[in-house]
Amino acid sequence: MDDWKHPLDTDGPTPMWFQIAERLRNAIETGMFGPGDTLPSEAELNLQFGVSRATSRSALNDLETRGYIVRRSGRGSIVLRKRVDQPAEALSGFSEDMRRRGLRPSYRVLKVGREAATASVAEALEVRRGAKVFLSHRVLLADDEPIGLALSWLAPRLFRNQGPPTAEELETGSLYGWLQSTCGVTMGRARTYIESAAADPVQAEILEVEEGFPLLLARRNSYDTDDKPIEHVDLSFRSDRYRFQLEMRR
Amino acid sequence: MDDWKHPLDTDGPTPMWFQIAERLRNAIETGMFGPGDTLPSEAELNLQFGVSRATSRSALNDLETRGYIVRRSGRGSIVLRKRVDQPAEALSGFSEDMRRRGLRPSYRVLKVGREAATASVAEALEVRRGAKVFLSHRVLLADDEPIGLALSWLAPRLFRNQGPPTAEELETGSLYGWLQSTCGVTMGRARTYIESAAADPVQAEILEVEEGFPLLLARRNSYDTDDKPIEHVDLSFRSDRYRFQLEMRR
DNA sequence: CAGTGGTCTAGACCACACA
DNA sequence: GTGTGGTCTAGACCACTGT
Repeated sequence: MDDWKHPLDTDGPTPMWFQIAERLRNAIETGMFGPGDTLPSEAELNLQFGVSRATSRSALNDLETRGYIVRRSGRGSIVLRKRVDQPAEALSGFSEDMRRRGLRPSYRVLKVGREAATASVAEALEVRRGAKVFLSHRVLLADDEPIGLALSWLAPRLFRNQGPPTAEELETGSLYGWLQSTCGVTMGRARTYIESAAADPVQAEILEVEEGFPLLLARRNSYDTDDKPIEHVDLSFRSDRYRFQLEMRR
Repeated sequence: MDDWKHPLDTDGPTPMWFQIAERLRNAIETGMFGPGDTLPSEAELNLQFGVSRATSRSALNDLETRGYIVRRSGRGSIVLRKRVDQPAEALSGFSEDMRRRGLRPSYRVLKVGREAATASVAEALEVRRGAKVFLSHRVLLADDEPIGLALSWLAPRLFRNQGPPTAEELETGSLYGWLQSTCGVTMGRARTYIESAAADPVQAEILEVEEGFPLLLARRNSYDTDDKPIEHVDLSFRSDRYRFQLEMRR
């Protein structure tokens, strides 16, 4: 139960403040500290790990910005109730999302290839109108039942050093995972518009609902850590099978 | 144009790092630094304001967590493109939201008073089932046109020291503003579920749409900075007049 | 190479919460 | 009162970026 107290790795590249934060986060998630409990104070951490106050402060501040604790002068660092979603996961894709909900995600690829950018896609991806962009059109399935549609356009700059993802890669894995591992691109931020609309005949057939059935729409532009466009995607979900969950802070 | 360089107030209660951050944020928002520009380095800020490095770091780190800049070792603090919504504003209520969109918000109160908590409301507000909670049922208007419905339940603990808001107060101002100024309660976090559904006859009449018209629904639980429940609210919006915009980071 | 931010130390004074 | 986190100083060494 005092696992988190063992000495830090002072040789490796991992900052000490991050190691301390991870130890404490782990202790929270395994229930060693419950909601309302106070974490060890800065002074205690200094003694425990033999670090200076700035280092333990960095660790605790990190946990605060990540939403695990609140810090109150005179009281301490108080553990918050467990959240279903961490904000970091807000950017995760469909497959991560489904797995978190205990469902098995899969994809059916309807169309994949290069296409000329329309005006709105060109604006979103910051390319000239008509430039060839990578398009994929997929059905999103949870436990083999259709739950949504994804129309996704990817910036051509991502494929400088390697080809675009194949249909197999799109069917098996997460697109964001593929971009990370193959292109070295990390998601930095995204802007999403969420709307509601009635299903048109095409959507209705693919999603196996009546025409006019309410759908939940999300249009998202995502950018890498240098704020350059990665993807523009249009998602349509069956309203009886899917809802968005948001966590907001401050 | 060098307004932001004048000396800091070292006597007042405002931390120096915050003053520096506000100066820089202001300089960004007035266009003195555009997207892609680099802000003054930590060393430059040290000289400019006569502070230590930890202080200028705090200022720049604050701007990074607030989403104004990215910091890159070896390169500097780079200004990001302007965002329509700051994450801090994600928690703002309907009136702030509408004003940001250039519309004039107003409310029509349908019902207001105390009511016994249903099971789901009791769970959200962490009171016993049947406890008297404060309910308000309002139509949300933008430029005098109905845009949504709000059914809101407030925790009774908020009204220990003063009565609940009157119908006048609800019609004129923001509920969150009233809670802040009258009860001293500040919003800390909120969890929102966003769904889509077809309008039922009652909703259709109030919102002036056909029955079956797609609506955008939001169910939100909000908590104060000590993570105690404040409000549970059910919002229904006309899908042709309203959409949600989200900013996600990291 | 010089400049940048990332990390870390070892001190200091303060306001705040609680017993 | 004691202990908490909030702020601040004045140093230090490092890895990374651009020239």
